[in-house]
Amino acid sequence: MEVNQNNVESTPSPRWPNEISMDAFREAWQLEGTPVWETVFEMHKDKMQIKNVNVATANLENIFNTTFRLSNEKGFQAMSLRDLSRETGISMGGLYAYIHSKDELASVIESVLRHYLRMVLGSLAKHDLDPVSHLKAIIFGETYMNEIMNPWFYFSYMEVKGLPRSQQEKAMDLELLAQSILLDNFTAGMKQQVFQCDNPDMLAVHSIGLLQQWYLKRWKFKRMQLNADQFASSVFEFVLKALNGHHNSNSKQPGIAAG
Amino acid sequence: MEVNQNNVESTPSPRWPNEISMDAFREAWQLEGTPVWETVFEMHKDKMQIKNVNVATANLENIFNTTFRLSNEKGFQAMSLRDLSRETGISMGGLYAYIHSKDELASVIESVLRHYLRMVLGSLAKHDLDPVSHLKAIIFGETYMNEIMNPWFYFSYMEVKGLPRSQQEKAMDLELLAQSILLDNFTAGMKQQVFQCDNPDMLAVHSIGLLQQWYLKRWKFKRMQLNADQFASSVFEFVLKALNGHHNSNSKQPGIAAG
DNA sequence: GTCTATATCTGGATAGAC
DNA sequence: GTCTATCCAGATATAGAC
Repeated sequence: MEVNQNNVESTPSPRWPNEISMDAFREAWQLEGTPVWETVFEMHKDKMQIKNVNVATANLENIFNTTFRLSNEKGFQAMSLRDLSRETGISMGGLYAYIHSKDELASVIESVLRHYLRMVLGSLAKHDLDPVSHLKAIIFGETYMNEIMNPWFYFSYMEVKGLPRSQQEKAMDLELLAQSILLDNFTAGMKQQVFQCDNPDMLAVHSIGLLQQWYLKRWKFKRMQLNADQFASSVFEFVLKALNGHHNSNSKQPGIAAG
Repeated sequence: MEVNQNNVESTPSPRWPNEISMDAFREAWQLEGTPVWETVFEMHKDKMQIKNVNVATANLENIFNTTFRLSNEKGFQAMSLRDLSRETGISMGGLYAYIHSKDELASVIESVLRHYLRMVLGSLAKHDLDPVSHLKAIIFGETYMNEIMNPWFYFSYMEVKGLPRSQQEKAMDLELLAQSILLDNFTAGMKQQVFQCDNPDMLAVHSIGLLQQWYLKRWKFKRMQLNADQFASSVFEFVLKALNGHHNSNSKQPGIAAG
């Protein structure tokens, strides 16, 4: 078993977002592989019986990835711990050395994803770039993250309603945070007269909806043979058009009270 | 109990889409209330023990609406038939006079929704209107349907992966049908030089993603106090801008192989 | 047509051997 | 740290009274 002793909280490399590419993003954030399982261990070792890092990370990887596979296929509730035991090759008793309960397993997945998402969103919010470049960095960055942590996002989206209300609210808050980062970009661009938009609030809502498609509609994009860069490009184009277009007077837009 | 003896397959009133409004749409399609429960009965009476229409429709309404409430709150798998029995006030034995099994209940919901969706989509595909008006009719029509049958769509979206593969494929086919209706509108408009678009396939994909938001992000739109018309308007504006905008040469769009 | 009572089984969870 | 064996609550589904 190979052991990676990277820091759990790796600091982003300066290569991103100056160079916008999946490889640079991967390297900057380390959102997959050993560092992730070490983070999971760090965040939840107090609730685990296992104390050895190396043993734990290997099994956590197995347990989490199998949970993603089974529950993203047929649903978390429909996945029994006996299924999980069989597919991981870890006995029922063994599983309970890593998780306190089935529900807690879902909770941990959500909270680890939130941890990483806050980290990346916090960075994407910073803007020493012109509005257009910043917008591009946000859209490509979120798409790359959605691609790399695809099973996490899909799981979170589909299973969040099974969690306690407090966690549901945290998930909604994070979506609103992502939305506000886009909104701030739009309004900054409007102030600088780079962007024009009648309803930036609504555009931010739509943009989030579009970005989430990348992990929700895997089957469709696979058929289309569309990769993450192509997807992000088309979202970027789409949103940019909404920000450059002049006011279209032959159809009226009702007033919208944004939150 | 009031009994509505409307035909199960009500023909659309001529008032829509010439007059685009929720009320006209509601009246044209009858996607709620007694006609719907009569349709459910018609479509599945051979699998039910109950033969009396009036008794059946009242209980079906109760069972289905309660199923929506419980499973859209915590998930269909997490909802037990004991929950359903308690909340409907119908005993366990009583429930089984209406459904053959729990899984079948989900199947019926999906198949009834597909029935109505095929019906409405088939009508929206017809176009004796100019491209812009036709686009507006499609976007508003789908939003109205998503609004009226909101619990059905939400259930279908979240629970489809728990169904047999054959039903999953039917759901995907219907999404692709909705997508192709938009694509046909785009290409017709491009032919008539009303629309301009580099990548109409991708725009159709994005448009579907946007429209689905209306039933997926209820919590957000409620906070924003946004109604269906306002939502549809903003989607319409957004898509129109993508169709009118000139080619943006300072950012390149990778080639996309569309299915 | 609806109910109560019950059969049957599966699921989550734990105790204790190794 | 992992496994086997087991407990038991709760799930689907059915039989048969009314």
